[in-house]
Amino acid sequence: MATIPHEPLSPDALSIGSGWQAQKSASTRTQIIEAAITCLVELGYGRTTTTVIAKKAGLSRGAMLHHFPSKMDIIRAAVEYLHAKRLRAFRKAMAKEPTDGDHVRLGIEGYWSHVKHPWFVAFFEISVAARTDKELAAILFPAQEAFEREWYETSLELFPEWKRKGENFMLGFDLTRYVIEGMGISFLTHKETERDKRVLRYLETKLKELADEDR
Amino acid sequence: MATIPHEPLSPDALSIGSGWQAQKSASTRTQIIEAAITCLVELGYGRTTTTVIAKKAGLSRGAMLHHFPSKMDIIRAAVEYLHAKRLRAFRKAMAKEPTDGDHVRLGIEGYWSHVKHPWFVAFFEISVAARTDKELAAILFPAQEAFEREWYETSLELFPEWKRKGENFMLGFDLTRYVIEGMGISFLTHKETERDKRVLRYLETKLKELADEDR
DNA sequence: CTTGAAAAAGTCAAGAGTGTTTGAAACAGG
DNA sequence: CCTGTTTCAAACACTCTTGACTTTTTCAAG
Repeated sequence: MATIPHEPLSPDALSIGSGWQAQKSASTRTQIIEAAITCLVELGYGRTTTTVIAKKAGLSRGAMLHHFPSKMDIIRAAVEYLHAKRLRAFRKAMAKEPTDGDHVRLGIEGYWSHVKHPWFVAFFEISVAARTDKELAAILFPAQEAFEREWYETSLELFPEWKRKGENFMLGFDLTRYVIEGMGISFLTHKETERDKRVLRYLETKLKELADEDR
Repeated sequence: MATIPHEPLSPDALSIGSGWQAQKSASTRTQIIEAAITCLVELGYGRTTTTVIAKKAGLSRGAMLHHFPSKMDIIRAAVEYLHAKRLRAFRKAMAKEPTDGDHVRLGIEGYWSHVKHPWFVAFFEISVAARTDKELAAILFPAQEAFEREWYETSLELFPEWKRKGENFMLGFDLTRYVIEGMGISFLTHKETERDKRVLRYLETKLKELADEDR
């Protein structure tokens, strides 16, 4: 009678399935989510339809809509999934001590790799769509904000010596963000060139200058 | 019998109408194109449908499809229109002698204004859609490339003293492009902050340093 | 005034996409 | 073995979009 399940599919997460008949359900859910992300990357937001997602996930559309009643539910789950994945990957990349002790270079290379990753592309597609879709924006914004905050915190940990004077740190942070994201957008349609590498190297020296000024 | 018009609507342009019964036709065409651009800005590429464009242009859909047989024809015309408009506006902005003789600042402010303009937003929407749409890409790429080349040439004219050694000039060019476009993308969903202005001021000083090094 | 072509408007069918509903198969617990 | 729940599948109804087709209006030329 009651349509509310007793335990599974409860609030949100993908993996709270505490050993029931199915954590297969969770498996299917991630399968769907990853198919959706693949579609975002390969087809863009506009052409990402429930039909295509289901086909790519190897499920019938009906089966898929059992797990996610509406398309927006899939997107919502994908945003959460992407947010978690991106954050984990970024932290992991930043956590390891650079072999040459060069934290600045590590930070730049790390974010540049991050921006070239399909996950960023998927996130980007959703971001662009969200500009003209209030419902999407409501879903995306919290995750986007959380990511930026987390990234900022992580960077602060990476450069503890910058913690005193935030002025230059913020400037370096913003500069890096804009340069690399600008390059990332360009990278969506063009190849990475020698000129791009030169920009990154230049950025690196400038960040180090900013750090020294602050010392 | 023959469906080929005698003179009007010939190849492409919008204004070759040499005083016939209608250069009203041309007027209507630009009306449609501008409506399409407005839709791109307000609704995004995905929701820009022929129905909405016609409504925004104040025409019946049938009338519109008389001027542009298919939707892609409208987009194609919009790309050409945007390309021409952006180029003209950019050149005009760069052409005027800065009151304080500060060409670098003029260039930065000029491109930053350019990126904040709706025309850039429309172009951007098409660009993103073109990533996963070969047909669109075929339309967009030539215009995009031409614009970048033109912009580069214009910049060279603006800084003739940099013409000798292209190394630093290119670096400054790329850096500026990436920073400002990165900021522009961010600006699509966020407001311009004091931090952004600081980045622009920093960029300005760095460009001048690059120029001095090259002297 | 007549005429014919272009502009504008309206109608139509086909297709795609979404979400709901209905039905079957798998499976745990009594 | 039976029952109720969960997963999966299929069919349906509805809307939206597109492009083709048909009709009306405008207007310059003869």
